[in-house]
Amino acid sequence: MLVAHKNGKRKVGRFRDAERTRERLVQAAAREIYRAGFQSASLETILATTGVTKGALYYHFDSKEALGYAVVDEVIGPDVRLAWVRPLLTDKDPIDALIGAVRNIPVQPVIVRGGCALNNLAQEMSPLHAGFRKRLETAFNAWREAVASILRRGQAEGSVRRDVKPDDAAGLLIAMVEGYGSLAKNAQDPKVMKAGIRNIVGWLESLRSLRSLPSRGNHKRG
Amino acid sequence: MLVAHKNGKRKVGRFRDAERTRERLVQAAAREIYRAGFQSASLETILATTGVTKGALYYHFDSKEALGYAVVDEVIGPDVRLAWVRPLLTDKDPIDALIGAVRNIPVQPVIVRGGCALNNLAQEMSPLHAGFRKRLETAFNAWREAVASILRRGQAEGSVRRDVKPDDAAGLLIAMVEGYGSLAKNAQDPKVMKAGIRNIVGWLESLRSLRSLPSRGNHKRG
DNA sequence: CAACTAACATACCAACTAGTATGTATGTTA
DNA sequence: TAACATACATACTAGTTGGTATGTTAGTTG
Repeated sequence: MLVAHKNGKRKVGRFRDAERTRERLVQAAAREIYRAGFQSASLETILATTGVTKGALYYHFDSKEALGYAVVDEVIGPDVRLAWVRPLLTDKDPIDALIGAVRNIPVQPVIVRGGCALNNLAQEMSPLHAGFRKRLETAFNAWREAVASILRRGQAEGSVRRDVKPDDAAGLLIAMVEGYGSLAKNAQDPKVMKAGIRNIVGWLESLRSLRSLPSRGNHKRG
Repeated sequence: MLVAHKNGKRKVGRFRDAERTRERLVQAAAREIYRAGFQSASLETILATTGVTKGALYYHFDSKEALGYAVVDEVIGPDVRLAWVRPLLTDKDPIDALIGAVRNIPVQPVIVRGGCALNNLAQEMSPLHAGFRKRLETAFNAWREAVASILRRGQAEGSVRRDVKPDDAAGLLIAMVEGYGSLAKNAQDPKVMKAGIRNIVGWLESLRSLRSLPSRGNHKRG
């Protein structure tokens, strides 16, 4: 009654907020999929960890697949944009910005051991399921385009070498990041990732134009 | 009777050769694990494709895990050595040898779409199962050591830049290879892998010492 | 020939899977 | 207040999973 049309929500219902239930399911599914992969992720586990019942789950999602799509669209995709797209929408020196993003790669043991959620799911599902593949490809493309775009700006401004092909370099950067992520995940050791970050940063430094090099001595660390 | 102690085999048995049955299981398991991952690989599928029965499977292997170990030790490990260790045990110029190995990465659609068997399994199992992780790490280490070793020789001979750290460069090479493999698998497109190979080759060229560059104009292709 | 073993084959099982059918409490709406 | 929709809860099912218990047969060995 009193709560009827409070706070813009159209949806009404029972005692608890339905949006919250859905969101909790998506978050729990993201964790379980991250842990075990999509195929091995158990709905029962997701329900047990959330306390949500199967009826509620299938009220919000048509299938396990639909829940997986929500994880990609609402968790993994946004996370990629947060780590690799937004930080590159900046006025800073392009190479500095890229180095910053690379240095921002998480190296906490629990994350290194679990790997990159985007890569994990892409590796598992791309050959098996076109729906997942396309959604994940969208995230990869946004990532690559963000990197390529800032490299193009660097070339226009003269701080990035002319012989660098932005699209190729962007792909190579992503390959390095995901590749080192794989090695570190296999080793289960943050040191591997830290060494990888140093090497990637070294490679990024090599993309600076010769003109831009002498004028700037204030790189955070070689 | 006649066949009693023919050809060094000690094991005897029924009408069919038991070693063959075991080998067929391992090969079929390798294919099924490559297709679906270890957790989702179905023993029933493996049995169906081989025509072997469950009794025979559990005569040769104690568990699904034991069958998986056999796949790593007898298929994936040897394949890595064949592609990345043996070709680098050569007298050829180190960078040329590495470029040759990179150019030898398979780019057939079916393989690009399926990805690297070593990486697939490592990604899936490393955080979940220490037994798999260690066995796969052995393969990665052999790979990295083979690359680092030939780079060290290159430095000793003067054809590889002094400032290259062989272990770091070897890790970076593997990260690039696996990273591009991941991107190509997600894209399900051999063109991505081919572009990756070109970029990796370009990076390898950059490892040549300045001394060695002018004297050699006979690289296969830039 | 008899005892024995390697190499299976068949039938079965408990646990778990995604998914469904049905019931129900709570709030809105006419 | 009666009809109705939302947002669940409970109980169930058919199928699949890895694994096991128990036969069976061909070939070796004494």
